Amino acid sequence: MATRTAAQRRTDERAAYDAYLATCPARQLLDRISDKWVSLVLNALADEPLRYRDLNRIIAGVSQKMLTQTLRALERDGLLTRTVTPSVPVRVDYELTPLGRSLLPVMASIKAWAECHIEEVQAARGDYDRGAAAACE
Amino acid sequence: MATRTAAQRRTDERAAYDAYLATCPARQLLDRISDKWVSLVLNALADEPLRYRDLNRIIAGVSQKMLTQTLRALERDGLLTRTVTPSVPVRVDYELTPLGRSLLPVMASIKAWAECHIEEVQAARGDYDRGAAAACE
DNA sequence: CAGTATCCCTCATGATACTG
DNA sequence: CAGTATCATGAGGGATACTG
Repeated sequence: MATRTAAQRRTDERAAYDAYLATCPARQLLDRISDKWVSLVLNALADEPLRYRDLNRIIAGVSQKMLTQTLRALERDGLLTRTVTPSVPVRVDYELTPLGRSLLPVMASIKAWAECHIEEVQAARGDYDRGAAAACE
Repeated sequence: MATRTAAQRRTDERAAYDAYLATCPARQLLDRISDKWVSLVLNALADEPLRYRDLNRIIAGVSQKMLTQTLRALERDGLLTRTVTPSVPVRVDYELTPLGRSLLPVMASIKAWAECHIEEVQAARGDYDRGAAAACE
């Protein structure tokens, strides 16, 4: 087993994890990162570390609970670091790790796609609701 | 107002949609596509149209309800088409639209990222749960 | 400032049974 | 085959109040 090259090992690992399988850890990871708060937090941290209050301000509508919960999960998963500066008052900074940064392009793409294609989607919804089937006749 | 060029209008529209704003339609679209079933369905349809039962088989663990619900939402949003062949028994095929296909690279990236980085994430979780702070001392 | 703790409720999801 | 209908469960998430 130890005779496999790194490349071979990586190939094996790719095959070993299949997000289509409900029991696969990769599926659970997919579930976790397929979360609106995750994409918003990672996008917010794209350019620079941010303090808790900054994140709370940038991501409009997020509750303290969900923001804290999301940040803790991302910290545990190794996607960002949490740095406490014991001043008065306390200061806490969040910053992406290299692992988190590797996910950033994907998260940025999702957000960009949503912003760029919302009008097409809204038009499609209009057609659908007005009865696209009848119109095709 | 009508004197703006198409390019200007598009620029304005880009600025007008900001997924960070809770009230923005783009935010709601982001919420919708940030869904594990959406990413799995779109990935499954990447190469070819599929029948309902094929999707149900490929995406292990999805319930009839969630699969149908997800497919309907994606159809309404114009990301895929639903084609009924009135044979006996009925045959229904799902196929990505160009709009759905434009989202495909992103969805494929998410799934690939989860499968490729799950081990790093699991390692990070282990460190976190064992008390990474203590270990750094 | 940056949380934690608590209550509460809606909605998302799964399981099951039925149908054109 | 490809759904729809119904019920049951609990996790997601908001509001509020409190704390180091």
